[in-house]
Amino acid sequence: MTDDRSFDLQGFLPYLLAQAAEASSLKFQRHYKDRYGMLRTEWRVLFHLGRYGPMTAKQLGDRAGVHKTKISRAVTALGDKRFLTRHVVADDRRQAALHLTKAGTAAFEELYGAARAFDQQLMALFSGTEGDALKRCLTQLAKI
Amino acid sequence: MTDDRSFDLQGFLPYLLAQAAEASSLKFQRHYKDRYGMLRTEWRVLFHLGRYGPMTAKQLGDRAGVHKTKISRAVTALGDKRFLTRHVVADDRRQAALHLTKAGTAAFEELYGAARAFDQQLMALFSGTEGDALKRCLTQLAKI
DNA sequence: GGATATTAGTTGATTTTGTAACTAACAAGG
DNA sequence: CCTTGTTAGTTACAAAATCAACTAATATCC
Repeated sequence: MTDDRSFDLQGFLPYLLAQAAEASSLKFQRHYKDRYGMLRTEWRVLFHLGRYGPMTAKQLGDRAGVHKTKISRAVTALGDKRFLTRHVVADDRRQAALHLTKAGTAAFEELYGAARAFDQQLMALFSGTEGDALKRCLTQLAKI
Repeated sequence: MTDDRSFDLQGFLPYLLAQAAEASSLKFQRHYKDRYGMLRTEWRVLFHLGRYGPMTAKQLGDRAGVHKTKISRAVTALGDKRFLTRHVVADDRRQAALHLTKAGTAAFEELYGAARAFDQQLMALFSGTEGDALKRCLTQLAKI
């Protein structure tokens, strides 16, 4: 290993990832936080239910890769906002299927559109091939 | 705007960034957290002081883009670990220059090496041009 | 020089996250 | 059945991040 000091935080991949993630997250927050008072996990839960339909908290957590306590709190918060209802599963009363309400679906529709638009806005910074490569790299890094 | 539902969280850039950032951060934590009991901001402060030499908390915060309360707490923690000392600036007693101690420098040296190695390990996932492009994209996104 | 405004840094209160322990319901083996 | 083990989900407590208010020192303007 060389002894020089040319290596810098600006070149350290985890740092760059954290900076880019924080910047984009802060910017997109305005849609779900300012407008609906949601936290990030709430937005993710809403997204999954809107995009894939009703499912239990367990299925949500598995699919989204989010811990069950976070899911539980997000579900409670979304319930308080009247964005979803719980329907206990008939043959296993531990589980409850989560259904978006009308209001929840409306919020999802708006945020889904905002997300697509924001993604396009970000991707416009890059050429098509560059942007595709970026997403592939990030997907790979997420699995590390 | 089209009405289809093909767009997915896995394709949403802020989500991908968050996942990749969290994964890499969790993996690198082991160096500064498990070994030295440091938090991420402490590691960043240590890095800046080791890499660029003594400076005040204000300069640190400006350079690292970190809020002063986070800097203040990280500096206190690093002081408790005897990794740095404060030297009040003679002609402005509000400010204090932060100097790494011998132990602080040693920790920096080790973590600096670990960071370089970890960066190389991550970058080995990609081709040279791909990795370079990735870092350029991330740098751009950090400024959004 | 003295009132007012700024700046560096700290502290405290509130919110959010992470971790572990817990309850309730079901499953399996005897 | 009935003990033991698992699973879904919640709750309680600790660690950490965020934001506002504060102190002390300096700068500015009249």
